[in-house]
Amino acid sequence: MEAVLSRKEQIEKTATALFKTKGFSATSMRDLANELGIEAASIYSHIKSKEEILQRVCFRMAQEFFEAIDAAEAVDGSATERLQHAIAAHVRVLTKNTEASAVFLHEWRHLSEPFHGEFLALRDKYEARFRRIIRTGIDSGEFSVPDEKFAALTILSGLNWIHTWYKPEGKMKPEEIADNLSAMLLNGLTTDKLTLTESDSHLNTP
Amino acid sequence: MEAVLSRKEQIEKTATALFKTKGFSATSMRDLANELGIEAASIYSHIKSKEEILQRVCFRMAQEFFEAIDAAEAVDGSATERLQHAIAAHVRVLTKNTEASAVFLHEWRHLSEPFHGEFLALRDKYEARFRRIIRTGIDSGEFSVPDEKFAALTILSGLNWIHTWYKPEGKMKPEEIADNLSAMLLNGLTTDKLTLTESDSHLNTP
DNA sequence: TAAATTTGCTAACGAACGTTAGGTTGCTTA
DNA sequence: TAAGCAACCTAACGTTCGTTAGCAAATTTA
Repeated sequence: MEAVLSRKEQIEKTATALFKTKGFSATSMRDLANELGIEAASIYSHIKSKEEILQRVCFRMAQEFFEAIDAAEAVDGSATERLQHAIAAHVRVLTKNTEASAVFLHEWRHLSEPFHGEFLALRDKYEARFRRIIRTGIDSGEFSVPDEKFAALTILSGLNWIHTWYKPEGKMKPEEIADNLSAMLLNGLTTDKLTLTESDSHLNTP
Repeated sequence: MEAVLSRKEQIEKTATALFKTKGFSATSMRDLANELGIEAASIYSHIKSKEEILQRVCFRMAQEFFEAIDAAEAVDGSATERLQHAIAAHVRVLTKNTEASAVFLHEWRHLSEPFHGEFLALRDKYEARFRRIIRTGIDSGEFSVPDEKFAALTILSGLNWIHTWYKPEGKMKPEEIADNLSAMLLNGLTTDKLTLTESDSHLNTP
């Protein structure tokens, strides 16, 4: 666990921050160099091209999201529980890498082929993983929803907005955000309502 | 209702499509000219600058969203009903202008001052309108939600993802999308659950 | 028919772009 | 101590960028 970043990692980190705020195309190598306190040409001692930075960020984040959902799906339990785990895992990755997440979510279209295509394929696979959990929940009667793809996209969109307002120093911690999101989203899905008041809850057992 | 677009409107429409797919910065005036079948310099007979196009799109869409929520809020009824109207109105604007909406949602950061600041102020105002409806619902006991700002942002994020997958020729019509979204989102908000099965529903009356 | 407006052209501007070539410095390893 | 490497420099490359100037043709308006 080296807290010391290599120069290449520093470049990647600084570039990620710039890509988030200005966008990939609007960020010049001279902007990046200026932020690092060196000349633009010097950056090429460490990287092959501007796009390489974007590629590394996009595919590293993709990997992180996949590892997170792998762990969530490994849990056995109801579809509800697995979805809660998937949501929590997704939120954890997002909040731990706010800037890289923003780049991952918005700047991938500046990837050239074949990276652009590969990225989209990964994205589809990830969405399918969420959709499958929802499908399971529909089949088991846990969820009642008109369209599973629609549900998956709405859930993911709710999650993917977090990076625009989340601040590590803010009052809401990642786990809290995940719980609140799960509550908001799942109670819109579950047939068996979890938010009944205590005076009503006994009515739910039979 | 002139179906014939002025040259300026044609330019704006073509530019909007390009801004959506390639992004504002990655779209050159020569790209735009090429799409229109003219020379880049010729565009300047109709517009003052590249950014002017972005400004017009962003602020026109802002106006459309405000007019939509004005109408939704004018309806008297429960907070639930007003929120449903607001959602439906938002979806209607989004689906009627998919490309302009995408630009509105993602490219505004390329506005220069003072437009950038003005735009953000409008955006905050719009969010506050949603938040106020939710606040009313919390006060009336219709909604039960941990944080009203959090709820508003999650709802809006669910709505604002539509432009990425909505196709006018697709099977889901705008009103249907709005209904599904309302169902998904509101059932996560309402204390009084609407999706109880018929065999259970009588249990809820006392 | 004359004037005004719309629409487009060619040529070119200075600035900014991503990137390469070639060289220097200083630290680390054999 | 010599070799190797990491890090950065200056200078410059060819290209693309948004935009302006000045002019010409066509269409619309008076």
